[in-house]
Amino acid sequence: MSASVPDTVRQMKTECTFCGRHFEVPVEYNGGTADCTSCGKTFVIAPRASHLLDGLNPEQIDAVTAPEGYVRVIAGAGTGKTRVLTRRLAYLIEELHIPADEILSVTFTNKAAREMDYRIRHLLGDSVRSRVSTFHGFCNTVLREDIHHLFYPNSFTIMDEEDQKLLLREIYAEMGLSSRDFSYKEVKSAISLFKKDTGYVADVVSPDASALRQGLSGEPMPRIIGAYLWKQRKNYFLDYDDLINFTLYLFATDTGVCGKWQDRLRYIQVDEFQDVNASQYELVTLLSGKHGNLFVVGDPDQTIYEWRGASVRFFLDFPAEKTVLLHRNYRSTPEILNTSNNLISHNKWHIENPLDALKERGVTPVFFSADWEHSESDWISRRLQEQHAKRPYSDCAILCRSLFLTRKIEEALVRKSIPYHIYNGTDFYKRQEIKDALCYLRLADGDDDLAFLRVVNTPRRGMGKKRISMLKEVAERDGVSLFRALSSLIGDRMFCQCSDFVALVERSRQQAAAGEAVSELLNAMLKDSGYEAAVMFEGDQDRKNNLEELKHAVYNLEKEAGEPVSLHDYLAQIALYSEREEERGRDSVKIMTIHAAKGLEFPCVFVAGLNEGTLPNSHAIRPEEVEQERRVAYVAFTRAEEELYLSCDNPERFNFSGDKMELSRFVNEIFPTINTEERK
DNA sequence: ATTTTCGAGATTTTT
DNA sequence: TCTCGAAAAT
Repeated sequence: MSASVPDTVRQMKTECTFCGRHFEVPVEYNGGTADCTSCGKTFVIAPRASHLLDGLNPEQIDAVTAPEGYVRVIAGAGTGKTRVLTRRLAYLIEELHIPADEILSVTFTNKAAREMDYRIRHLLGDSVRSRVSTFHGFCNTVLREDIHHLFYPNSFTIMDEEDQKLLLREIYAEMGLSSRDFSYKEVKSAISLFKKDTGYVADVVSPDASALRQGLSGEPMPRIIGAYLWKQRKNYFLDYDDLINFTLYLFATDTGVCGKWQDRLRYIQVDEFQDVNASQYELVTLLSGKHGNLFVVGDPDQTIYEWRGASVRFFLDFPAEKTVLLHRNYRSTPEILNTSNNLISHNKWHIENPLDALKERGVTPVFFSADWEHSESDWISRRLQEQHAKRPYSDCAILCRSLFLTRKIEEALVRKSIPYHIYNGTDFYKRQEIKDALCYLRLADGDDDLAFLRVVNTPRRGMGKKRISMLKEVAERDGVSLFRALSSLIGDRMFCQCSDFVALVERSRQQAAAGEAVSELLNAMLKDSGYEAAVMFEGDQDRKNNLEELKHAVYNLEKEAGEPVSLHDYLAQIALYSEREEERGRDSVKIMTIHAAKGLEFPCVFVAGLNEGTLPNSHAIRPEEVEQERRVAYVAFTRAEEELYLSCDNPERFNFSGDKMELSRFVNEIFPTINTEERK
């Protein structure tokens, strides 16, 4: 492909060393000389921003300084991908003088976004405000500003999975169905499929939304979907799929809004591009449609999210004007890389990009197979104790294909009293008590039926199924929210237990409107509702701590912001913001799934459960699925810096579905490159 | 209205 | 084997 890249002359700032006058000169002059137009003397252009390219290898520099346009960086594991992204961002800001807020960096996780933000501040100083965001976070920003163009309020509510379930449960009740007829999982995937294939957004945002009710009738499943959409629409709920779909629809139908964002974001860079799905791809191409600056980084061999709609083809078919290959691996020893390269080369579908090891020789990966007498988890814990002699436990990680596999390992570690921490993804804002607390706040912010349903009977206020359904009827009849309905019925003896609750919410709403601090509000609501007392009574220390932590988090946020944060803004942010989990467990072994370990690295890595049916997973045995499983294993192996330990459960055993847990084919594929440990 | 019991079903997970 | 959700029992 010979697409000619417009070779814009890039300018950099410099100043005359004699008279101090400021200039812009072409970047190529960096370190050379120039004649001052003011005093006429020849001065040396101080090499600027050389630190931006410090310690980078030629390919990395090539990527960082790549010209504008469509650039693709194929970066193998451990080749400094994140580094390139950060430096590129710094390069754009420092060298090309692009205002930081005209560059959008997209990541997949909040964690990665925070990491990126931290790094760029470290490089350029705290004052730099660059836009680093997840796909969903960015869409949220867009919609909070512009969704009113679709006749939706900017104060829409984001539903998480639990909210979705509540909604479905409600629909089941109305339609007289039970989860036996249709499992939630089934319905959820039907809904997301429906949302993927149709222009449903147009129906949802049309002023009367009548199409929703008429168009979907007859068969139960379409009716469920229709009811779901209708409920969403009625309450202005968006789920995570909607966030991106609405943004796409908005951009497609309103050229003004689309143009505004295109103008605003002159440069876009995307990390982990091998994991984008169709809508995400559409979003970034649309956004970069005007300025045409799209810089994507990824590794086809680390595509492990195909099951949720990702496709590498967007990365492979990327219309790149320039492609840079990174293959110098800084992370792992040659032995570990040898094993990893060996494994991945068994994929038919694979781009030749073997990693070059830069590290010194180390130790050969060790493999252990459990039997009836010697369990896998015992072997791992023995090896861990051995490791502890030379490094802290926190340098070790145990990676599993599935979360439930961690339980057995956990038991063994407890027995040997090895400190550990399981990263199970249930982050702070997903915990029950946190969600309950936030629902109280949501209720103070405005009528929110989901929040209402969640907290109206926690703590118990005698609101069971029957009274709730009565309430729903009244609400439906009068066309008001559940809370309104309840407050109008408060004289009724049946609902008298709730009078305090209603009073509390009313009072809180007034306080919120009067600009009361969120922390005060939260404190008061938790106390007066009796929620805190209920948690205390149940005596679960963890939950108490979590509540305290939430209060602290709110308080800190207010202190940091320096100005009062409105309840509304706070809630709008919170749904997409999940707090750090890192500080936990200082000197403890990290246990996590392979998927969760992506993007991380550890000196010493244990990969457990190398059995057929586990890795590769029994749900993924079609040839192309096995290739993905192989990539999962590849990701696991390449997390290791110095030592890699592989193990499998007793291959003679049978799992719960009656299959023999034979040795994983992946072990056979890498046999020449590993040492097998004898059982003793 | 809440607690107990029984049976089906069973990755990976971000937002 | 374990966990979750809905029917049955209190």
